[in-house]
Amino acid sequence: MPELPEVETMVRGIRESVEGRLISGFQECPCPCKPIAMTPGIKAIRTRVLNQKIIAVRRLAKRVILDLENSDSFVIEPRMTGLMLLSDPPDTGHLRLEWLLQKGRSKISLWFWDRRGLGTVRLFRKSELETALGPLKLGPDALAISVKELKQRCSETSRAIKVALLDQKMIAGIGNLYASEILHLSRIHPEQAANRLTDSEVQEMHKALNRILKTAIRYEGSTLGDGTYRNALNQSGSYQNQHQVYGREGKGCPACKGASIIRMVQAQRSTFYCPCCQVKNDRI
DNA sequence: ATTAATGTTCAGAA
DNA sequence: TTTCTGAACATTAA
Repeated sequence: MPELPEVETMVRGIRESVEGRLISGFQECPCPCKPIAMTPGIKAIRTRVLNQKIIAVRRLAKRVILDLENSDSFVIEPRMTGLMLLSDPPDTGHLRLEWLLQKGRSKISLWFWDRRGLGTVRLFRKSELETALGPLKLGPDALAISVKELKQRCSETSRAIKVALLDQKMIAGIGNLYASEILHLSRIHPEQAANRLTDSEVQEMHKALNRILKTAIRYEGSTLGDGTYRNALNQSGSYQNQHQVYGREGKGCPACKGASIIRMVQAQRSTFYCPCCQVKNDRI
């Protein structure tokens, strides 16, 4: 589930506790599920990271990155249901990995918990990071992209703008939930071809994505009905209470009051929008 | 029993 | 070449 705001919340939640600590252990947790994808294997990772200090915890798009003193980096992709936790997992049956972290006599654990198990944990050398996270894999981070760059990238594809926003090579960090919310605030129809957006529409979209992602971070992300998403201390986010369209099919649009929210499918994912607020432009 | 779920990636067709 | 569709990955809950 996690998109940029949820991953940013994870990073902020673990950073203070984790930075500056030595990795004194790294292990798979007993769990009845299939193991999650990990490269290289557990043994190879362990020999490379044991007694290494974590010097930085950061986010790139929807990934959590742990930088180690030896220039290796863990790159954690929570995908649909992965969480980074410092305590109290939602349940013990889906704990996947544990890092034992030490500083002097103080020992803490950091866990990767993942219900569906689609998440991945990889360890890269510095020289491999560019291949894994460089511009061929990821576009500019959604919170760092300029209007100019966004305009340029939109002009290069004829796909529907909702689909383009989900393309991590075009812009990185936006997922299915926030794409719908961003387009609603920008008053742009999700099926509008990206290269047919007017300059002022792209400008609006840029403003909207900054506003929505930053506000969602302030609210510590969205915890939807199934309650899967939790912060590092196993607490719910609260941005779900601010959603205007996502998951609100048939309910009234909070912006125009008149119309009810429509659900449609694009690229096999649900899109929610207001047929009154979000109309395609007349640009030829 | 069926379907959909905050993600990514691949194969194959248009 | 670009775009679209379907399926796969693994698990749960409505």
